[in-house]
Amino acid sequence: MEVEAYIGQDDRASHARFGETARNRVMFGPPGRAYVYLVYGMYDCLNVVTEPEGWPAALLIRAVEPVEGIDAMRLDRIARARTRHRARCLDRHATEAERVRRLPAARLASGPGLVGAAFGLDTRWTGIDLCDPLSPLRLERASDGDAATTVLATPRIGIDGAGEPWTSVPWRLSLAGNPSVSGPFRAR
DNA sequence: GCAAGGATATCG
DNA sequence: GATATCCTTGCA
Repeated sequence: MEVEAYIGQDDRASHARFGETARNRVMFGPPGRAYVYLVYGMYDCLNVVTEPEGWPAALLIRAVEPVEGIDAMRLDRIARARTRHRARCLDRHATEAERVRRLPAARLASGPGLVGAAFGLDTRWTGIDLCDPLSPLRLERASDGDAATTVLATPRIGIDGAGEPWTSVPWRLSLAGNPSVSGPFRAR
């Protein structure tokens, strides 16, 4: 598990830094809702709105460790790769499919773009209530010992334009030694 | 190191 | 309306 916090309009790394817009509107609403946005034209990233209404904040889910639906995640990744490569190179898809088949389960959602892909999300999921037990996408209380794991706090990723102190505040939280964490501090 | 890819915020 | 940028990924 790996998350990053984006808190308030002052946070120069947050989508809320320009104030309320059509895209980030849900960040200004009540907490517990999903904010899904598209980055780099191809990756849908999942955020959880966190602070009370009027205070724009969200937690970017950068990585999760799949425990269910692993085969479905693989098949979906392969299917997506097929549509992506169809117009280009045909045997490109064969190598991509093989790579996904060999990928360890822990690496199927080890990055913000991969989390969105693993859950099959797109921007239309924005606004869904993640605290509703009946919601198809929801937060649930952990039943295992995750709470006892060491949590690492490090600077956030991919926000080099934000300036200080935003580029160095340790608002990226990850579980120490967890194989699904992206980038540095991944288990070896 | 860099290309892929599309929405978005900002500027003319 | 054009364009630089973007909370990324996987391969050269």
